[in-house]
Amino acid sequence: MKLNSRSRYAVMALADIASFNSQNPVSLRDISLRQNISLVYLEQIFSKLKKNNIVKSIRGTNGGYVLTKDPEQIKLSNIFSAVDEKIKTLKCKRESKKGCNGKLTKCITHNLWDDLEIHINDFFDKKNLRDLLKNNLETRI
Amino acid sequence: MKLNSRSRYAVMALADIASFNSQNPVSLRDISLRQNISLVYLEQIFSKLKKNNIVKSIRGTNGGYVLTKDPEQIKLSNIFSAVDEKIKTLKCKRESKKGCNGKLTKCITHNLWDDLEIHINDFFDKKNLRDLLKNNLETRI
DNA sequence: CTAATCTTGACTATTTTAGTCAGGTATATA
DNA sequence: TATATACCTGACTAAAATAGTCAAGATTAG
Repeated sequence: MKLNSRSRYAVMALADIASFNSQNPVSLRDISLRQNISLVYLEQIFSKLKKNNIVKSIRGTNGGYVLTKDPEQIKLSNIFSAVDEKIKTLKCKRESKKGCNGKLTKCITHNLWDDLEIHINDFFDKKNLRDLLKNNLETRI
Repeated sequence: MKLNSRSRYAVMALADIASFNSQNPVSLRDISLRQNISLVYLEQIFSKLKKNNIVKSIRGTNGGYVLTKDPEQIKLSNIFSAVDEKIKTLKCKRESKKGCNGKLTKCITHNLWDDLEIHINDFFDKKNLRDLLKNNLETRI
């Protein structure tokens, strides 16, 4: 059970932008250097973040990305769903009240995974970008 | 972010055994049929469960596996660590107070992942095999 | 004009996952 | 004691996911 790097990088990069708290666009190149993430990989990730309206882009020299909203309005769950991180604990579908594993009933652990999923999603729904910055002021690069 | 099938199967299989609440060993063949899990895969999984002292085996005809403890003493976290499911949200090490991503400081999201990890581990530490059975009596196969 | 920057899509190496396969060993019971 | 039932082990593999790279553009500030 682990988060993929796309999600981690997305959060790191957005937190990086947010930490400047300015209207000026932040370039991926700068983020790449500061956070030690491959530039080309960042480009891929930001294309998704843009499609999902979490950032907007400014092209050309001195261009870069800016957040579309205040940091406290950007929930981690938004970020994750934007970069395709799926919080899925089940193979069987949640909606299907029965019928896991080709049987007619729910699999024995169905409710457990459901519980966990709700748990985790709650957690990420409550955390926003601003929370991250608050907690990391001292250790910030 | 998802659980692997080894973990799910391990929990399902152990819950299956626990549900009989008897001293008689339960054979993998039976579990395989009831839970619809490949027999050979179960063997692989149970070898790990045995090494970690969660089940013991009885060989020969009418053999099988029995739990080494009461279902309420078998926590899900025990099962997961036995089958190598790692609840890891970080690439960087928790112990290293600093030094993620080749930098001298912790990465900006370090504390967040730490939090989440603790969250999830808590959840699995509180749930035991008996809890599963309680919740699933009605939907049991 | 040109350098900095975003944009897009295809490609790829590596790792993980979810198993299978083949060949054992042990033991209850007929 | 033969045999069927079960556990036991290690190597193997196909498919998917992961974590990127590569190549070729399109925009725009200065």
